[in-house]
Amino acid sequence: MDARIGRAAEVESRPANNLLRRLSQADYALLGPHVAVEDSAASELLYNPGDDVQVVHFPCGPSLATFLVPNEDGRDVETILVGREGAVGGIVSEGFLPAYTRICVKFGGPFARIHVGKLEAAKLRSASLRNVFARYADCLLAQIFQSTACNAIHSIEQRTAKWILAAMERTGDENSVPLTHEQLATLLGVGRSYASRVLQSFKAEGVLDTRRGSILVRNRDGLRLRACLCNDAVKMHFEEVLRGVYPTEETRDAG
Amino acid sequence: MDARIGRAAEVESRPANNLLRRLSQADYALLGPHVAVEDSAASELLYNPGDDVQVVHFPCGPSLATFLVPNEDGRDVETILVGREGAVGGIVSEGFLPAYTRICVKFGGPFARIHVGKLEAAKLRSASLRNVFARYADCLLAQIFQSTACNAIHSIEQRTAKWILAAMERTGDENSVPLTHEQLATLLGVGRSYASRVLQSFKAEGVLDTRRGSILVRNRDGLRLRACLCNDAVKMHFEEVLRGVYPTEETRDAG
DNA sequence: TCCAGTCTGTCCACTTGTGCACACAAGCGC
DNA sequence: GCGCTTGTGTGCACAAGTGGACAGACTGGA
Repeated sequence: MDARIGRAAEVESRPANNLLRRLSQADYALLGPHVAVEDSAASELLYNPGDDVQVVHFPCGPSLATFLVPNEDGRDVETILVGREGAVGGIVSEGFLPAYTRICVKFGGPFARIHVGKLEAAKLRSASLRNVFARYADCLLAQIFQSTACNAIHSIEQRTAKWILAAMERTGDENSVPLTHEQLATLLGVGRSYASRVLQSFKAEGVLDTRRGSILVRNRDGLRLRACLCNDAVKMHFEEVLRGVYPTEETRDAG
Repeated sequence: MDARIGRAAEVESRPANNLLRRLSQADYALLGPHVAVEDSAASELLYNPGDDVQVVHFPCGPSLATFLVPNEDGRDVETILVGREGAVGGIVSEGFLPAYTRICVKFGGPFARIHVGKLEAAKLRSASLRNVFARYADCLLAQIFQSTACNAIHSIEQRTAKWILAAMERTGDENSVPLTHEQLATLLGVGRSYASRVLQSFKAEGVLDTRRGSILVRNRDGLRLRACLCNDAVKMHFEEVLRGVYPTEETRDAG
């Protein structure tokens, strides 16, 4: 049998997570036996602040996780999205530490999970595996840095457009995002009425349409035009550091 | 000779960086021979985006580094401060990757430096050394997460107060911060005239005084009252994860 | 000691975003 | 097909922050 076909078949059997799929066959062999895929529903909390981090969660397919920072008001602030391009839990800390943020399932679906101890053990046995995760940790960091800057200087309008595009890139849904105005407002950290107004202005310009509980994108390029460039900056870093992991049409279709 | 005195003498001879001082004698012995301390002046750039990360810089004493995210306008946005509690360069990525942010010396002074390859080699030889750096990486991440949330929801007034307090904590200067209004405005990502106005209002309330090129703090508790709680949240995480590294009166006096 | 360059305080018109209120629309269970 | 709950569109008064302008005040260097 052709070795390349063998590898392709092997890759196909992996969970639909680009980070896991990027691993060499040998590296994945170290993790595979310990990976379990299970669904989580939207709003499920993977971690709360202070929780002992013991499991790494890899969003598969259209699943999406988000990091929430608790606030003195009790209102959590959403920071970054993680989809099939990455993983959450112990990526930087290497686990066994109290979580700083809350981690929440934003869009439900399958997650591949592995105990952080198993992952760390595998990292000690393979320099290339260690390298892939260090590279992803760097990309995660880049994402948060960009988000900090974005929150400091970009308008709600730009950030709204950015968020919708980022969510669509990760889920693979080409024209809709399941989100109420209230949820959108909360995740941007703004008032609901203003979020409605921004959507209304996009609607008036023919960029999108609104349905009860979801946003339908009519003109993706129009949306891109109205978004800040933060997504692109992060995507470029992913490409430079972990080519092929950031979700695009091709990498999504494979899943 | 009393072993404890011996160790104390050993610790005293290390650079005035709390992260390095926290290491066990055995762990520091792995790094010490490769550490060089050298001064950097304010505004010196340690990294630019895209630079190959090869050196880890540990601010010592009153030195302060900051991460800047470039922006489409050419205006950089300042994100987080790193002082004697930490280090910059390859902490998360483990080096040999292109830098995502610019890293700039905010307040000049001594920095201990080590080649990232030497540090990584030492981490492979010592689990406890690896653990300290993983813990610090987690704290750094917490800092950025908090900063993202802070930029999303806190007022300029709160962030101004927060920034001044954070800078003072790290430098050890009890009542002044060398900063022009212009610089303060830039680092907050706001207009200069508004920054002046905020300082003016603090001045009117007796919290601080302004001098050409520096801010004199008159009432630190008043400033704390006007700041958001972001610093404290991060400090608590440091205490939980890396007790004694975050600068306080005691840990500063030792240096 | 004076000049030039920088920093500071303040004014103003304007945009962005807040927070509350209220009417109406959509969807779900029954 | 009726209500109830939740989500949406919009009006309004207000607060926060922008960006340009300009006069005056420091400060270092010639």
